[in-house]
Amino acid sequence: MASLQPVRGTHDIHGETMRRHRHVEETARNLAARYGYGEIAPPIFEFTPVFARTLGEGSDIVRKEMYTFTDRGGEEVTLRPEFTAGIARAFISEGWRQNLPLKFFAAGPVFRYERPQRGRLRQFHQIDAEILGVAGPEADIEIIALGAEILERLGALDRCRLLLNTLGDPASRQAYRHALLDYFSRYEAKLSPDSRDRLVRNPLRILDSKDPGDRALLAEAPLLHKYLNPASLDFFAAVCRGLDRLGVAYQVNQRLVRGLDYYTHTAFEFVTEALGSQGAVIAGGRYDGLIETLGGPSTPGIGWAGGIERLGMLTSTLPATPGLIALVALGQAAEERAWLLARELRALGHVVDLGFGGGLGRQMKRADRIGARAAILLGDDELSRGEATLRDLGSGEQRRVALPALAGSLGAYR
RNA sequence: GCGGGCGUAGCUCAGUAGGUUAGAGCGCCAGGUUGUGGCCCUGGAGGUCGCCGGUUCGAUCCCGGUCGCUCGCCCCA
Repeated sequence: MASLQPVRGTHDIHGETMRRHRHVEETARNLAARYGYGEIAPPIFEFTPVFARTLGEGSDIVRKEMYTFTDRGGEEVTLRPEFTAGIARAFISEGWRQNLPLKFFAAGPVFRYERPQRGRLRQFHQIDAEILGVAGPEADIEIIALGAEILERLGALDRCRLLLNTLGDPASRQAYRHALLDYFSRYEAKLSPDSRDRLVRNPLRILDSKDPGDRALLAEAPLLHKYLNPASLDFFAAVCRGLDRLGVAYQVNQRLVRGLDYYTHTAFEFVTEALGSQGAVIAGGRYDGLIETLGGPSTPGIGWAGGIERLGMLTSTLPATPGLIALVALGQAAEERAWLLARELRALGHVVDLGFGGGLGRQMKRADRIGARAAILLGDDELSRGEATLRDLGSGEQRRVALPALAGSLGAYR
C-alpha cells in the first residue's frame, strides 16, 4: 500500500468519473448561458469574515467545517465552502449595484472539513446559479426552472423530487420563529439533545429532525404557513403558479427550512433517494438580506447550488466519446511523417492518438486499450509507396490507402 | 464531532483453529505469431498481509493504539 495518500476527502477525478463531471458542468454551463446567465469565477478563497458573516456564526459550516488558515501576510483566509458569499462580495466590491438585475452561473471546487461519505467530500465541486436584484417571484420561478431543466437534460429529473416551501417575509418568519420557540420551550426536557441545541441556535431546524421523540412533538407544533402574512402568501402563490405554468412538478413541504436569518420566502431542494443519505442534489433559496449583512446596499437575491459529484452519479445521458484513431508508426522515417499526418487529420477534426514507440504489437495493444476505432499503420513499406494501412479495429479488416486519400477514408471513425 | 463495518498483489477478493515456500481471477510483461490489437495457449514479474506496539518459541491471523476507506448520525451539494 502506497504511503503517499491523498488528503482525506479529496479524490483524483479521472476516467468515467471525469467524463461525468465534465458532462454535468458543461450541460449546466450551456443551459445557463442560454438563459442569459453570465459566467463568473470568484476566487477560491476569501477573507474569512466574508463566509463567517454571510453563513452565520451559528451555522455548522462556520462552526466546524471551514478550511481556514493564516497566510504568510498574517491574513485570515478561508477556502470557499460555497459560491454565494463570494459572488455577493464581488457584487459589492465591483460596484455592480447599477447593473441590476444580474444573473450568474459559476462552477468549481468548494471545501468543507467534514467526515467523508458517499457523495460527500472535503473538496467537492458545485455548479451555482444566482439572480441579484429581482425582488419579485419571477426570479424564483426562473431559477428553479433552470435547475429542473438541467436535471432533465442530465436524465436525472425522473429520479428527483422538487421540495418547495416558503419562509415568508422577515416579519412572518420572525413571528413563526417566536411561536416555535414558545412551543418547544415548554417541552424542552422531552427534546432530543440535538434539538435542545437547535432550540438555542436555530429553532426552525427542529422541523426536519429525524428523532422519533421530536417527531411526536412536531405533530402538535405550530405550522409555518399559519404565520404567513398576506404578502408572503401572495408571493408563494405566485411562485407556485409560475412553476405550474412551466410544468415543473413540486411538492410543498412545510418542514423544509433554512436556518439563517437572511433567508426569506422561497426555499427549495431537488432531492433523490438514489444516493443514500445524501439526497439533496440542487438546493437553494431566496436570500434578500444577505448582501446587506455583508455591508452592501439592500439587494434581493436568490440562487441555488448543485453538487457535481452527486449529479454525476445520477446522470444517465453521458455522451459517447468521439471516435478515436490510433496512428501507429514504425521506424524513424515513419515516426517523423506521423507527426505531420496527425496534424493534418486533427485539423480536419479527427481525434488522433500517437502511441509513441514500442513495436507494432505494443502499439496495437495500446490502440485497443484506449478504445480506438481504427488504426493507421505507417511503416517503411507503406511510406515508400506513399500509402498507409488503415485497419478497422472492430472488424479487423484492413486495406492500403494512398496518403492523399486517407483523410477521406476516415469518415466512419469520427 | 459521534456510532457500525472493513484494510492481504495494480484491481476484485480467498486464506491461515497462530507454524517455516501467502493464493485465485482480472490486469501487466514476454513467448507461441521477425509488421498486427481484441480470442486462445505457455511462461514471468509483482506482496514490509495499512502502520506502531503488546501477547507468544513463533503473529497476516489474537489484543491495544493509530492511519485510511466505507456506511450511518449531525449537517449539507
